[in-house]
Amino acid sequence: MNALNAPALVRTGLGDQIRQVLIDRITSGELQPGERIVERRIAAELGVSQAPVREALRQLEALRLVETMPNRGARVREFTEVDFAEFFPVRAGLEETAAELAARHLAGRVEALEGHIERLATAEGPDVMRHSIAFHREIVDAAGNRLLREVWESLGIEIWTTLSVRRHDTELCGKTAEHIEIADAFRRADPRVGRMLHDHVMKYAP
Amino acid sequence: MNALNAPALVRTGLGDQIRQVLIDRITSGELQPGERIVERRIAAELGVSQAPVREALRQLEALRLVETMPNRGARVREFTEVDFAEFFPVRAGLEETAAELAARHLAGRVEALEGHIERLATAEGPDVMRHSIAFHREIVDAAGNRLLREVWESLGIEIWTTLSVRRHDTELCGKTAEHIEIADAFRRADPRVGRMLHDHVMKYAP
DNA sequence: AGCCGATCAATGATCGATCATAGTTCAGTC
DNA sequence: GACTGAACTATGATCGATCATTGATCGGCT
Repeated sequence: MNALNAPALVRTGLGDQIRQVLIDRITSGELQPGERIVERRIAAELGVSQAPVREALRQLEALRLVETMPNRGARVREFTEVDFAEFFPVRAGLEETAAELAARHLAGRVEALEGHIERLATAEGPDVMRHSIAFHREIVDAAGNRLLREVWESLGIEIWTTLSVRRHDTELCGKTAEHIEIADAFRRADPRVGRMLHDHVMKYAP
Repeated sequence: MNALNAPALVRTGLGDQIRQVLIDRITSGELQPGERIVERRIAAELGVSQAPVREALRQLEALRLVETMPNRGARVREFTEVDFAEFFPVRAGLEETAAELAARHLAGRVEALEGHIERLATAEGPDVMRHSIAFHREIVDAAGNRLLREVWESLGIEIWTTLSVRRHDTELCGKTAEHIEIADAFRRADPRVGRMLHDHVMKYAP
């Protein structure tokens, strides 16, 4: 049982908390690209031991926010144009696959997608990206392929999109029309929806 | 400088070695699906401490060979038909993307691919799969997208293909014709090569 | 100067021990 | 008997300390 307003508390381990601290520091620029991340220094600073910091670093490595060399530690990754250029084709390809798999689930059932579009229309600031990604995540979920979902999430969509938008001052607002088009394509089971979504994602690319 | 035959020795950490031990035990069936993997037990058995075992387990989790619950440890994953059914569409989608990106690199330069086809033709036993995967990896590499390559590798292609083939007694030998077709399509820059590769991969699906 | 080899400091990798949580057992109560 | 909750156990999570590798520093040699 649970109190109705119980915050469904996520008793998260230290590693996860430290990961979030480091993500914040990297995305905020407090940790500069190329800067070393010394396990013991972070541990001392946060009042924890080396172990959970190591664990957090492994997660950051999986997100490609840091790079590590064996026996030589981790440093904040230098985000190059190549990194951003590589990100979008992979994301686009995964979402194309997702769209194809999701097609039969979404045919005639695009309410959820339209809900995201509506919320996106009235959103401002960082919420724009959040809702936009929620729209795409809805499609990936609808594909009903958990592996695909995991792989897609493992790209670190939010973070890398944020980094890309910040770096390139990408326009984020003008894409509502395309979202509507895509939702429509799903509704009428248009076989081109996969390619449409692919091309849509690629428009965010630098 | 390097002695010519220096084995470019990979002084690998304990974690990586332990990972390999556990992979072997899982693929060989010594560790049965559902079986718990107790960190301290493995550590004692191998004469190491808990830390590198934990690290190995995290890697196995990324390969989806074990599943872990917070504070409750890891157990060998139950490989369901759903797992195998989900694997191939994702792999196929990634390789379709790879083929599209690789097209301009490979147009007229398919010697490497043909080399793999030749070696595959004379291979036997487990080498068949190894060479077949090398053919596909060559394409993924030719895409020139490191992220795509990492994501593709992160699927655990070798392991999951092995598991699938073993489970379903999939025929592996008869695909040489398709490999030749695909190499030809690359040579003449056929725009359908992406879809061809996609469909080819899906033929391995159960 | 430029090239070695020894020494040293920094720090990742690993260890052994402890803390905290989840599941189990079992006595007590109704 | 079924439920409750307090021990108890197993074990993941975390800790503090040590081992081992790396890159830097320095002196001697040519």
